[in-house]
Amino acid sequence: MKTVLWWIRRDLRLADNQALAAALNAAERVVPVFVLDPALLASERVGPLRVAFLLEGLRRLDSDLRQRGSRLVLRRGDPAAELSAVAAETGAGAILAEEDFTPYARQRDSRVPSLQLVGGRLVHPPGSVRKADGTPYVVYTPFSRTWKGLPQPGAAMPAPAHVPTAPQVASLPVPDQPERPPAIPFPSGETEAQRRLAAFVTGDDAPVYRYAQTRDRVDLDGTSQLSPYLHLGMISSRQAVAAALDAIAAAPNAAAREGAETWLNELIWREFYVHILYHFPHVLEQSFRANLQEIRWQDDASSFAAWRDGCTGYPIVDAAMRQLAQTGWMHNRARMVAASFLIKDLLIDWRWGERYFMQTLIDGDSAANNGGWQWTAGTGTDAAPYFRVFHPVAQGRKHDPQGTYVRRWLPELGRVPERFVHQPWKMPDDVQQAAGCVIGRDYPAPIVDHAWARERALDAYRHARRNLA
DNA sequence: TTTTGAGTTGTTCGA
DNA sequence: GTCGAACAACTCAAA
Repeated sequence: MKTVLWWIRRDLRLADNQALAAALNAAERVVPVFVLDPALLASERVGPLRVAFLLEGLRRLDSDLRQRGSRLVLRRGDPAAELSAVAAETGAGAILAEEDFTPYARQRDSRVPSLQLVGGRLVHPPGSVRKADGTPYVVYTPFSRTWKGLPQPGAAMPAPAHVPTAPQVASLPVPDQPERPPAIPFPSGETEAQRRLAAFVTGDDAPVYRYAQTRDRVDLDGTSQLSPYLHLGMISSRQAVAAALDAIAAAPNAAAREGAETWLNELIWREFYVHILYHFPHVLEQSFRANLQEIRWQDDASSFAAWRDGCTGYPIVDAAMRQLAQTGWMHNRARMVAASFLIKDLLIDWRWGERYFMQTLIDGDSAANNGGWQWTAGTGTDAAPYFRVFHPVAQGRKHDPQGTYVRRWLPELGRVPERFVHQPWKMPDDVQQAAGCVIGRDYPAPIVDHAWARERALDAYRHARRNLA
């Protein structure tokens, strides 16, 4: 074959790209194509920060391709129609793409003729991790045991040195990104992804070796912060997993090994939730567990707005929500605390929160996001028991002991003494004055009493369970 | 088919 | 302050 299209979707990388490698193998010339799909980009599940991260990533990818004698062809419209047009213009005989597993991607891809899907999105794709009877796992731990027992993936591939020049094809310029707040701490692109990975796993004192101890500390940078890059495939799951396995093998001691193993498990969780969404696509609309379909949620728009805007009066929740709004990212522990507060304290339907997170998170991934929300709601696979309700003050003290995190995102708490920083409403009046933080003026009073809200949630969940029986 | 052990991330209470 | 049990049964996975 003379020419094939390499259709880029969620694999914005040149290294370890099996679709690109297959395209280079199959033809003399490869045309890299990305189609801006209005069905995705204009959807209510995508927000401006994630679009900006994508556009910047496309610009970087184009630049990386130009260094290799190629360039990115960018189109906008219905992918099937645009790809047909590019194929006709270039005389391409096939389209190669990395397989994606979301319901939308599968439906979209089914309408593209001459499409050859190639692995690479996951180390072990849906269908390859199954129980003895052939059905999919719905519990993480046995899933992970089987996943780890499968043959190791081959070594990650380097980027090709040269991508044969494509014929001249009409291409849009990559649109100027919408204004991007300077606080966004995620430069886009494959180079940055690799830099972060190296920084996370290199050396005997690499952060990954402290991961088991530090990953829950919201005041520290203990996590890899690779999620936006994994989401768009600027780094492959295989590259990350290989790095985790190498780190385990090279761990200088047992504690370090535990850190690397914990991180590997987080990577496997990502794959687990892709499998779950693949096998159970209804989770996007409904509880995974039928026995919790009937929770009587509070359809309370003003409480939701307070949560969204970081004005609940609980510092750990408000800091988390402001970190999200200002940076497009939130620490994983903070995600659980914020989600638990919306679901259990405000008794608001988890789908409201799931949608807002999808709109705002740079790493917003339908599988991982849905899995996380259903886990917190207790409605999902392998979910938390319903009576497990996070205490926003206890969580703050435990995972932000000095209050550094809440002060960073809530400057109004800057001078609040440490013992009150996670429960500022308990400050006596004179302490409020001295700290320059008067409750109700500088920082809100709690919008709900946690102890009362906890009982309300337990009642609502018990009631839903009883109704089923 | 039946049985058995196990199950990401918490909190509260009482000893 | 620290510790284990209770929370509430249920479903899953595998023998």
